[in-house]
Amino acid sequence: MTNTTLKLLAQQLQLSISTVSRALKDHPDISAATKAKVHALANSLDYEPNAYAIQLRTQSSKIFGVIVPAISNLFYDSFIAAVEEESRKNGYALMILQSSNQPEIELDNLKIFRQNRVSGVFACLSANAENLETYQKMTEKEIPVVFFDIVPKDNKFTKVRMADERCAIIAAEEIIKRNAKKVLAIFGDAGLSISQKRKNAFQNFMETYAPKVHCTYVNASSSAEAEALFRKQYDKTQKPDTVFAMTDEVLIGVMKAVQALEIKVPSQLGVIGISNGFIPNLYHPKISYVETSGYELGKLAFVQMMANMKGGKTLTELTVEVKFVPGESL
Amino acid sequence: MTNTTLKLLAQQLQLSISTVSRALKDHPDISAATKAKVHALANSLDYEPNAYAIQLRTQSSKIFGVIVPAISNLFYDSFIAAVEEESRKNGYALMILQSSNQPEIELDNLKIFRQNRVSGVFACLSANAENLETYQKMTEKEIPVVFFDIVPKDNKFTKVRMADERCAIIAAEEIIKRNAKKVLAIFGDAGLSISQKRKNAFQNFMETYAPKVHCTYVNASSSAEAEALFRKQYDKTQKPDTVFAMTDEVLIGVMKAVQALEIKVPSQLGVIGISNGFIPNLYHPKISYVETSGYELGKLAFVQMMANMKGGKTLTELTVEVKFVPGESL
DNA sequence: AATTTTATCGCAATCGTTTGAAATTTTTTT
DNA sequence: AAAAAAATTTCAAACGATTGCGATAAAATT
Repeated sequence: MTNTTLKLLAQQLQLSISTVSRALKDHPDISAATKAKVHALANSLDYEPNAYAIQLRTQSSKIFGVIVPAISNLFYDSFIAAVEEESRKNGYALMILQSSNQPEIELDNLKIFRQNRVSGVFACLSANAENLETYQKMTEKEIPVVFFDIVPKDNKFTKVRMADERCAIIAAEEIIKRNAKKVLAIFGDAGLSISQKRKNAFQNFMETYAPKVHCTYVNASSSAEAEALFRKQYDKTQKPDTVFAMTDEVLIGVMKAVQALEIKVPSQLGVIGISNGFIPNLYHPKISYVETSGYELGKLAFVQMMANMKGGKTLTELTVEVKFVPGESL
Repeated sequence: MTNTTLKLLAQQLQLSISTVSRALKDHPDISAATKAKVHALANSLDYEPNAYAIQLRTQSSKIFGVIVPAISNLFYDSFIAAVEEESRKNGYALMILQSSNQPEIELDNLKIFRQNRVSGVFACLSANAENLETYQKMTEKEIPVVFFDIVPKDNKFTKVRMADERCAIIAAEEIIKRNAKKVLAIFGDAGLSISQKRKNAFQNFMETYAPKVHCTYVNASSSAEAEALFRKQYDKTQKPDTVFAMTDEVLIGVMKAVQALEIKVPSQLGVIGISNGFIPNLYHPKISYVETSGYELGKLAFVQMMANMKGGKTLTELTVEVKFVPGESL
């Protein structure tokens, strides 16, 4: 079954290809009668314009590339969902690839994007990679790149991210409000800059505004590690009365221990996390958390992308607002 | 910054476009010396073949379309991850769109796929839609469609899905093994055929092999509803000793109630679910579940797609195996 | 030395669409 | 009725790559 083309329509209607093309897009040059005929035949023959031909001719694809470490991730998927939604509204489609945190795959994927001449790329750096050179080249070739979540330090790139420091500070505020005496703060992988930032902000705030509160700071790069760390700390005679989980991963680990040890929340232990809300609401009582919405971030990223495409370079770093969502765990 | 093209390379090297093209793909007609020169320049100029031109010329895109109700879904994201992985290995990229369970959006998305002349489509029907006509047209135009998870009844389509009945039966077997006396079985949305299937299979099995076990069957279309239903049942004097949760959503609701009521698992209540494993492992003790792997399904779907593309029509319905994963909740 | 092979390379059409400019037809103006 | 203006349609050149076939040059065969 061969596809319907402009040529075919033109032949059947005894018209030129250009007339058919213009008729299909309501060009004022074409008479109403002709337009009607063309549309009629196009419909009955299920004409679908060939996106490749268009893109080749117009040198602009209606496709954005998205690259994330993993699609199956509570945070990224809502980001992707938001970007997809906005893209669709604006006539764009999404090409989504995952790097699996492997630099080579990330490069492969970027190559695919370039070969498909995507109009722009939304990128979350893979943990290990430092291949900014490739991204640099893309922006030079007028392919805007909007980084999100895990972004390069270099500020010649456009980035959107959560207000990481604010997250940590809001959590610290709430902890202080609740009169915590002994806090266990568990952060993510020590290698990630986001962990550093949040830890510094948190620690700084606590030391400034509540110097008497005893805080223990640790890092966990997995759920299991977080669980083990928590158990170890909770084994001591001087048990923490409050625990702060920087990520969902950490929270999951903590809550496993909490359930296993049958610790009463919030009476024996206050719990607060940073999350998009899905995990905290899985438990009873609901865990209080500082909300970081991948969805909101996606919306923001899209706006940035559009701005980038129109008005030259907007080399800014935008952050999306965060807010405290009270549960019953603190 | 203009993109590097074959023409540009040809000009700079004083060669014809065809020679450059052939050199780049190691055509035997071209001398080693020429090949070397061409490759050298292509590298230094960051030549990337224009995918549109290739696809236009060769009439074949290296892109698959994927359409799901929502990307941010514990099940679909692992399916997508698997398909993406296989696609990348085979030189394909993925175009992913979500229907949000809205038929119009689903149609829009299919149009985008057609316009991009995707090589094939992986589709999960949106709950409400019955637009099989469009899918029918696609298969007629030689665009293979592989349905997954929520598939059409019509068996002229290629579909892969979980062994739904088997899931329910395995769960029933385990429940019987554990000598349950009173079972509360909570299924998903009554409108979905998958709920029907699982319910029928479960009920059938129980009545045949354990007629003395008292079973209560209910449907819940949300987490909150499942929680409410469970609480209501657990309020009775004759409490269930075992609960079966057909979906993660149901399980989440049940577990909220379990935590709130401080029910001891498994001593006071046995719990078993059907899941890909993420949610069941969030709790302590770990919930036992029948594993339905979106990942495995994705792999299977991909194999089917490739088969479909090569050897004409393979109108089969394949199911992926499921297995019981013991936790400590039953 | 003339002829045939073989190794290299170029020509030109093609994929389906867009678009400036020219050509044609129709309508309006003088 | 002739000329000018407006409306409608067509021509033809792109966009960037692929590929069958023909052309040229070098090597091998008589």
